[in-house]
This record gives sequence, C-alpha cells and structure tokens, in this order.
Amino acid sequence: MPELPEVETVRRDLCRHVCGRTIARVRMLREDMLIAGGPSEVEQAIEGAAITDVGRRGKALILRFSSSYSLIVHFRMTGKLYPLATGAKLPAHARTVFEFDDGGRLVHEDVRRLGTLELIPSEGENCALTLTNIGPDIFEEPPSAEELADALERRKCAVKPFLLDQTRMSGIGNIYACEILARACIRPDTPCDALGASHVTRLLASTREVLVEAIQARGTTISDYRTGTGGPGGFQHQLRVYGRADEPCLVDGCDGTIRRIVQGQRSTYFCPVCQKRARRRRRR
DNA sequence: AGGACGACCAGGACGC
DNA sequence: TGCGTCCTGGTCGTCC
Repeated sequence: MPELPEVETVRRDLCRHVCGRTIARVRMLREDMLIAGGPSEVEQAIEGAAITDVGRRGKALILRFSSSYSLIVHFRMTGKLYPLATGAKLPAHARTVFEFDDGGRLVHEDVRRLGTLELIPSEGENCALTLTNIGPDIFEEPPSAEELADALERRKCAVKPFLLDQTRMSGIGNIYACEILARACIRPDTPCDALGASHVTRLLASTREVLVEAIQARGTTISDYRTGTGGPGGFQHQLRVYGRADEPCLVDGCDGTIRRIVQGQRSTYFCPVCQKRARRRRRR
C-alpha cells in the first residue's frame, strides 16, 4: 500500500522520467475517480502542457503542469503510476493514460479504484479536497520533540492509531506505523498520554530511520505497489514485524514471538517482549 | 470531542 | 471445479 516511502519513490522516479515532457493527450478511462472537475476540464488544463514538477504531501502525489494546473493523485490502496514501455499493452486496470508528444505514455493503474484524481489551479493547491485534513508531511516537516510531546499528551487513544491519523502529521500508514513502533521499542497499544520524553525522542528517531531506509529500499511491495518505473520495491525484505505473526522476533538476543492484534479494525504486529508498554503517568 | 464502525472496491486465500 | 466467505486497508461519513 503506498505510504510515504512508496509515494516518495514514485515521485523521484517520475521527476527523473517525465518532468519536462509534454502531454499531447490524456485519456480518462474511469471518470468517476476524478473528484473535482470533469474529464473535459482535465483535457483543457493539461493537453499541450508540460509536466514541470512532481511534488508530494503525505501520501498524495502532485503532478504540476506548465499550464499552472496541478493534478493531485491519491493512490489509496492499489494505485500505481509509471511510464509504459513503448509498444506495451495497456494493463487491465488502467484508469488514466497520459500520452506524451514524443510517443511515450504514463499510465495510472488502480485495481480497486479507491484512489482519486483531483484537478486544481496550482496556486490554490492547498485548498484541494485531497489535501484538506492532511497535516504537514512527517518526512519533510517533522514535528519538534516539544510539539510531538504536546500532541501526545492531549490524546488518550493508543499510539498506533495516533500515528495513522493524517491530520496532525501525514504519510505514515499501517505498515510503517508497526515498523516505527517496533524500532522504538514501544507497544502499539500504549496510550499516547502515557508516553514520556524518552519515548518521544525514540519515536522521532525511529520514524526518521524507518522512512529513510524504506525510501532507500524503494518502498515495500507486498502485493500491488510498484515504483515509478513499474518495478517492485525492496523494503518488504527488511520488515521486522509487519506480516510476521507467530514468527520469532528479529532483535538480537530477544526470544519473543511476533503477535498480531487488531486496533481500529486494522492489523497491528509487535513483539510483546522487546516492545514495552509505558506505565500511565500519574497526573496531578 | 472523539471513538467505533460501515462503505467504497476487487481480488486473493481458504473452506467445503 | 466451483462457489461462498473472509480479509486486505486509506479515508470519509455517520452514529453514539
């Protein structure tokens, strides 16, 4: 599932491969994925325009055009965006095809069609529906220890659902939430307001480490995700807990067994031995 | 206020 | 073989 490292990988790949190229024609095969404007508006806005930049906020990818329009793509679960090899057949679940004036094609594929496309004038990007309720990107604009401690103190919910909440900080999804907490040695069901200063420090450091390593590995491919060149990522081989229920903990010297629990209707994986639950602090 | 849960969507795994 | 059921999960909307 495309989370921050996956979308960042796609962004970097597309910057390299499609920036500067001009769209001759856009074909929208599933118009219902467009959440603002109609297909004809998209055609008018981007046909004849060049892709000038590819941006990202959280899990949202932003294609910027020389016509001063932006197309915001949210992959949700199964979205992919990559240049199609010359002469290659269109994939079964192609939803939008961008045809370049040099003959190349960029294809937007989404098996489950949960993803969205949104056209918006670039100057009004921040008002896009896709980006309302999406907080600062946790990789580009991470909170300070003080800010994070403050946010945690105000919440009683478990720390894992807190990490999934995109409104304060954006980009972390189910897989990386599990991995970050494993790295930080914090139990996912620890209440936010039980976490102290040392936990906050570990949480921030682990977040940074996991995201950096996952981006270096070009993201995690479990089933659908593909990079911006159409290939799989590599971080699935470096996962410590996600998807490893009943398997041994990989931490040196730890004899724990990975457990799976459900939080907010989502799978959570952790090692009950090396991930400690903080004791709730006494409040005065 | 904020938590729980269903809807959206389609395919893969699994049981009978 | 073939069908039904469950599971996957990001985000939004609804309800309590």
